[in-house]
Amino acid sequence: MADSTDPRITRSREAILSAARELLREDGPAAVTHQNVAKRAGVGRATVYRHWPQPRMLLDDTMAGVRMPFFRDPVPPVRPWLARQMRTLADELALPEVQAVTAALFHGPSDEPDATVRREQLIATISGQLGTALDSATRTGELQPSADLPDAPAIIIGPLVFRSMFERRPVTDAMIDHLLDAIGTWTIER
Amino acid sequence: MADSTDPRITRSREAILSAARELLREDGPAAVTHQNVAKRAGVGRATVYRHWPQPRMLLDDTMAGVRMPFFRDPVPPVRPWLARQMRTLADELALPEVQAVTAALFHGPSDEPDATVRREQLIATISGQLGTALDSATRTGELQPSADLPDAPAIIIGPLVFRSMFERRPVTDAMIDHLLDAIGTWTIER
DNA sequence: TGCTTCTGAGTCAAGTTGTCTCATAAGATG
DNA sequence: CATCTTATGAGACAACTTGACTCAGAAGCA
Repeated sequence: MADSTDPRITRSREAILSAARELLREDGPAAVTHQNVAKRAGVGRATVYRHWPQPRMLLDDTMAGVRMPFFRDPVPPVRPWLARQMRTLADELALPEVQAVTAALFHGPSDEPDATVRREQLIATISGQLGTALDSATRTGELQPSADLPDAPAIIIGPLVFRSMFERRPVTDAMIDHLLDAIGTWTIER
Repeated sequence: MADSTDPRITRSREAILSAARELLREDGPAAVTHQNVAKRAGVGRATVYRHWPQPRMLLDDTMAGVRMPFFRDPVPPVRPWLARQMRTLADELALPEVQAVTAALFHGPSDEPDATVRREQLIATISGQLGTALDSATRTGELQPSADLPDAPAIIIGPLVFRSMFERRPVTDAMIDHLLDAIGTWTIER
């Protein structure tokens, strides 16, 4: 954790995390064990234990290494920005890695508090950014909301998740446009 | 499997399945092992093996025991029927048991073909029923769709799943109404 | 009552998990 | 280039899990 510059450490950590990510993607969170990871990474089992004494930490760092899509840096005009974010989100949700982490995130209620915290943080981030953007769009008159704004994340993101994770089909641009219209009326940008 | 009337068999099977369901709900699919289930059911470990030689079968029968919400028996007028179905779905998605099965369903890509098949069947059932209902509503003029009908399941169900599984907040009736309006214009029923 | 069959307890080999030790080699330091 | 430091891989180890088996006894059936 403390920034060691020893290249041996870096090398091991990277090999291990990369192997763990492969396992997570291919066989789910349960497959991310010290033994599996060590074998796949071509590394001694003890080395994995040295860096991550608890299996949970290993899984956490593995998931943290997968970049989850947020809605970043809202920029007016809001509608095109939001459409871009939704396209990005949809594209990333198609990646097996992101799907694996998403599935792991809302695993179970008592599946360790860590996962719960991580899920809540991700949701809070997404909802926060989205809320800020939609509020600002409403204030500037760009959007006349027809739905409760707190419902907007579910209305906009829910279908993308459903399409990617359940139906396993691609999200079309037309669907994104349609979802945007579902939260209210947008005034044309000059 | 063959209908044995021996009450000992029935008693064991029920105790085992009930314990397995508890474990699935509390600690996820990985916790449904012969050992855990036997201990929780107050049953010999060998007995669990006798009835379910493979752990996978045990998990499958456990998940099959949890009634998953479908959209059953479309009845005109479609809109109120659909609203009722969505309310039921939302309520059931709030149950930890249903959440556990839902999460287990779309676990990983190569997490055994069984889970994939089960997920695809559930989706096919839901989409099929929904599609039939919306088609009929369109034909009778009750609905003028504004979205691609194949997108309707995602638009309608996605937000309910997102709200329940990610945000872990209740689905309001207002949100259901709003989602119904998102797929098109409904003519007023006499 | 006697016969059948399911059950729980127990044993066993094989594999996994977490911990520890130690010779070695890779990297840092002079 | 020589020497010290430290991460590594291999292996040993006890504790535990998994799946398969045996067997006396209890529960159900006739």
